[in-house]
Amino acid sequence: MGKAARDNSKAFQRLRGVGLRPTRQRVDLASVLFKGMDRHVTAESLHEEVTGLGLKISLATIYNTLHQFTHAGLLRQVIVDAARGYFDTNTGDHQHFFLEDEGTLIDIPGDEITVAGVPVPPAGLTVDRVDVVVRVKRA
Amino acid sequence: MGKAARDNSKAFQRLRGVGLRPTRQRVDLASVLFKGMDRHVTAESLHEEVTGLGLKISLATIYNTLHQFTHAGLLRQVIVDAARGYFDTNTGDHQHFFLEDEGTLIDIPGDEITVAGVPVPPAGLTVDRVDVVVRVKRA
DNA sequence: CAAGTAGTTTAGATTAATTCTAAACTATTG
DNA sequence: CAATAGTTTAGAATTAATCTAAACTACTTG
Repeated sequence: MGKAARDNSKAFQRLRGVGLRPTRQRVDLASVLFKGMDRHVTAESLHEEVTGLGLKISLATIYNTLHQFTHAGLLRQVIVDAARGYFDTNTGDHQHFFLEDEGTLIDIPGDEITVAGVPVPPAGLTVDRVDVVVRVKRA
Repeated sequence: MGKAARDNSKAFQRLRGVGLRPTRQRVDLASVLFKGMDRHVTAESLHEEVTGLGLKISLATIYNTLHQFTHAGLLRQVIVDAARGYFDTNTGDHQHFFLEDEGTLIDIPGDEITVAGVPVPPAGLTVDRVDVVVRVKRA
């Protein structure tokens, strides 16, 4: 097994799989994002995190990469806050609690929640996605 | 009767009713916003609209007023776009179609759509609101 | 109804998130 | 291993939104 160094081969393969050139930055970001459980990040939070890990990646690249990952289907963007973009490593069918006081997201499994009665969209349009945001506050 | 001038008394009363001092700007904005059917505006779109009507209201005041109206329950803010805040004159129970290509909102009556199975929020938190956004695209 | 005052408006500066630019860099190809 | 097409980045630019503090006005009081 050699070094205790981070094993980036998974991230490398994942990038190859979606046709993204596995650059050092992208591999590092993918490693951090997809290592453990699902998570929600903002560009800023991710930048702080990787910077704290000693990785050098510019904020512009973080923004670029988050969008590229999203287009590639590796991430999903969650719109809950007018002031800040969140990205979710969970791209499956699910919804969110949004803790307005803290700016935190919590996943709600897609099979727990159901949206019924969505009307037929106006002519010429198709449903792209149905997003449910349960906004919660301190009681 | 008398002049054909805009009748602002409704707007005036509405502002009084929610405890907002009926200044010229607020009366003008309320008149424009609540005159006809329900509508969705952004600060910029509303600013352009009133400017086009020959009313002089600064953008800062538009922002202030939209928020004041929202706090007073006259408007509701809709979060669908990470880059732009929308305000809705319909404050009742309803949801939205969001036409991603055009940045347009269309109301979905609250009694047509149902969200079932919202889990109990984490301890210490209560549900403030459940928002459903049906994102639609050109077919 | 004059004048005080508390609440409002505003131009312009400021902030914050994000995107753009174009020059330097690097993974891949031939 | 050189060519090149795609990538990264610092820093400037953009955009929505907020802040500031000075000018203004609706409402109250004497």
